[in-house]
Amino acid sequence: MAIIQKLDGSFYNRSDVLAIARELIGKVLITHFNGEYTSGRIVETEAYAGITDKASHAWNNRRTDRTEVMFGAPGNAYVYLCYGIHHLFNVVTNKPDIPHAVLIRALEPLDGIEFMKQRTGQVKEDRITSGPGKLAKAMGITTELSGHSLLGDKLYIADDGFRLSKKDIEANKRIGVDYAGKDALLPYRFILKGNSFVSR
DNA sequence: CAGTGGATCGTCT
DNA sequence: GACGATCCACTGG
Repeated sequence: MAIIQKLDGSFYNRSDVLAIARELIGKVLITHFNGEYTSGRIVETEAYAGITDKASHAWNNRRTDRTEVMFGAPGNAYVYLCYGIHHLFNVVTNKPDIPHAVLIRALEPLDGIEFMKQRTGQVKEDRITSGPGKLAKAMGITTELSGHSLLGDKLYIADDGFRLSKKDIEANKRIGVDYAGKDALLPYRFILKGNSFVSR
């Protein structure tokens, strides 16, 4: 059993959202509720750089009931419903009023794989967490958890000692944000190179 | 394979 | 009233 060190507030309360998105690759996302412990290694992330990033929901300082969590404390979850079906999980970063966030796009399943299969109805292990909508479902994350702190014991991210070098990570343009004009071309998506759980 | 269309509903205009 | 930071099934080649 590896030693698990939960990421604390100082990890999330930083101004460089790209560095955070990159550093989250290789960390472990954990949910633990209803007696069900599930975890997976983060292998794909995307950074959303606040009010100047046209791809972000917070672009142009858009403050609504939904986006308000991004303007709140770092280390909170921002979860929203996409296409009426999928719950997408983000981590809020930077200090309050700076609405940075990192979307978690894919995991390599570690613990509780049977729970993940139950939640998703999916039997093929390589398909349960290989996309942002799918991993939220597998981990039991819904919009009810939007605004919930990642510093508690129910939903959090940890370092389990897994180490990688900078060349194990590849930066690409983000997925599904064509509406963002030239911001759609920014290399704000990070993947663990060669990992089979990276989305499509 | 690539391409396409349907699902499904909260959020914002 | 329109539209997604998606996913899957189904088509045709």
